[in-house]
Amino acid sequence: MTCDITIKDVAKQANVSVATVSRVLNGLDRVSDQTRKKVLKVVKELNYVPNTMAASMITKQTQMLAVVVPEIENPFYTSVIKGTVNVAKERGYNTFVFSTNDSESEEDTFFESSLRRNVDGIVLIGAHKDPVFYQKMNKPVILVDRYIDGCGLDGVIIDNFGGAYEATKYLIEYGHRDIAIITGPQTFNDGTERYWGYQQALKDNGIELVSDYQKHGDWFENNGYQSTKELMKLPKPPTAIFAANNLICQGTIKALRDLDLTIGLDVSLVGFDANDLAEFVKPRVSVVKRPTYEMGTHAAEMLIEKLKQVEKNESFPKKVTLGVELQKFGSVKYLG
Amino acid sequence: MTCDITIKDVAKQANVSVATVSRVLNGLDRVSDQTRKKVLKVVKELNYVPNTMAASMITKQTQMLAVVVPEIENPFYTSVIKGTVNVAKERGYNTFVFSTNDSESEEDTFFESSLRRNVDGIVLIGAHKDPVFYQKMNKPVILVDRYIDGCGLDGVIIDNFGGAYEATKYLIEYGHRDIAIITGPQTFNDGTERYWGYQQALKDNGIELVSDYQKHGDWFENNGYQSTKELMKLPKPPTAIFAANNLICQGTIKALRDLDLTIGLDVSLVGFDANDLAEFVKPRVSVVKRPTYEMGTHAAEMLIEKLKQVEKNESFPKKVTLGVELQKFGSVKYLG
DNA sequence: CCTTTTTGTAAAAACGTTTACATTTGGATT
DNA sequence: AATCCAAATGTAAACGTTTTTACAAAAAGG
Repeated sequence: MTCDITIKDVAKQANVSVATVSRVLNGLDRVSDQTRKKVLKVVKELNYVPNTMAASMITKQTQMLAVVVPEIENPFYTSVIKGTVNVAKERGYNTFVFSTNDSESEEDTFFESSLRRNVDGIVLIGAHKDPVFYQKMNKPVILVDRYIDGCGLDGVIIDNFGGAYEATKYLIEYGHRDIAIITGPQTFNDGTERYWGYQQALKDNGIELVSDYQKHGDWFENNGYQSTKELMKLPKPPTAIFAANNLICQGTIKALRDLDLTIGLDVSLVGFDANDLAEFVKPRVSVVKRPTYEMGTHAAEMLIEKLKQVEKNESFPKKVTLGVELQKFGSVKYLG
Repeated sequence: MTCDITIKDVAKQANVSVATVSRVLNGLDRVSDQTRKKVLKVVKELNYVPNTMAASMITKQTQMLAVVVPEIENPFYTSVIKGTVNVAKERGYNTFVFSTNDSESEEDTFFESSLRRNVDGIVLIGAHKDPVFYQKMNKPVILVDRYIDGCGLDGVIIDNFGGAYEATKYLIEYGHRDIAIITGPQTFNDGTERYWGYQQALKDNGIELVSDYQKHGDWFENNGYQSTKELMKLPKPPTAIFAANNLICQGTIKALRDLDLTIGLDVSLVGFDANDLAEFVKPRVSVVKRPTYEMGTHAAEMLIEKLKQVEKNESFPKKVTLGVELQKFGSVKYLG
């Protein structure tokens, strides 16, 4: 188990040329059975482990991927990472994991190091907002979750609009009119589409938008917590809240608990994306569930597929939208 | 932002030799200010990005680390990963993240690929049990959380014994005698030391061990859930439970909720390691908190420090034990 | 003004592979 | 037995760097 043994040592020991050893190991060219066995025996004896880097210099392929997420401690991203890493492993790729803290400059430093390292491709949940940034990508990239229109890249996203629309419609069907939304910044499609879905559902049912009921903050728990408290302090508080991501939903659940308000009784709640608390509290909180792991696997598969296409047949960008599922539990009160 | 520009292109464009360009970029040898500026200008103009791999072939350093964990979706491990990755990034290293599913064979395949890729060092939460496996490591390795005695490697662990002892003592001081433990396998020090701590605290206080009160399963939530239900079904159920990791604790909380038992009233509970549910429920669950992020940073720092020591001055293995903190909340009833 | 030292730069050899091309081998066909 | 062809193997040039060696030019010292 040492790595200071090179292909030359194997060649010498086996009385063949390095080319032959290489051929045996990569199995591309024909080698006689006799020499194959002889070489493999020596490889085993010496515990020879090929140096991937040296090979990469020739082949121009590193068999390395990168997956870039805003925050490695958010379970949603971890799930995407796991999906990507697993598929990559299956296909013989190793994966770098980067966490950008949703900062453009940290993402920039990542891109430089991924360039230096010649990663073959990137699964990216990007921090950059400008399509121009994405246009000048010189490597295969699959965007996940966030998609920048006009960037020219492939992407795997989910049906944010549909999920939010269904969630809101569900509240309306249960008789709610005063429906609040707590959501993140309107920077990316995740924010905008969920907000649109909410808006559209209200419009389609003839419910007027109330600006006090719309809380646009960040995507973190504290936004959910504070916004919920503010909402419930209003002269006429909403009867239902749509929490537009996992952390916000957790914040809302905590705030309602601290306000001594019972979910599904005093206030109705629907979340977006699964989370520990939503599953724990009684009644369990209804959520729009999205296929997080599958987003990761799908992206990895698309990426590796793309790598195989020798020709860069500049096809049109492919955007895959995965469906979501509204899971109904007891957190929504029927107002009749 | 292309990577097909090599040091030769820069050299040609700047009318210097490749050696000079290399010297400018690495800043080791002396270069006149004039040529330095000239070269840097061309570097910028051409958007030259050095190829790390080619450099690695010479320097024998890849500036790549690996961090290996059993399960990337467990928040404890994610926190360790984050610590390691952040320190690595600061020091100019990129980090591979591997998840082994706690399987020895998956760990083996990882080791081979890390060998092929010539990672400089490894932060490892290992799946292997046999010290012999660790003894034949040919790369700098820092073990985290789990430490195999006699493996000859450096490690960063926490005070499992002390934490478990304190937790149990705390329960005893509050008047409890019938104290159960739900813990994982006794394969590694994490399991054994926590169990010993529990045992010792009982012994030191003259409390006899009851085998029915000791649940040894795996480290997952379902073990906590099922074991709790079994415990509470006993003719004489325990008055207090020590849940020996984060997931088990979550399982216990859920089981008690489903059994309609109130924490801190019907049953007392202390957990090991923070978790969402312990922080959420009222009363909040007391836990032994461990410095997860710091375990990652500390390990990375030790590793990088080790890499700097040119001489492999085969010193004795260094085992660092980080302290834990018992955080007391309302989950333990005072029995007087 | 000549010698010695310092400074800046270039040339070339490595690093461990892959691969295009060249050569050898051996069996089949004349 | 001579010839040919395919299969098997060897040779050597790449890949993009770093680093050692060498050498010229400039600076310093007598």
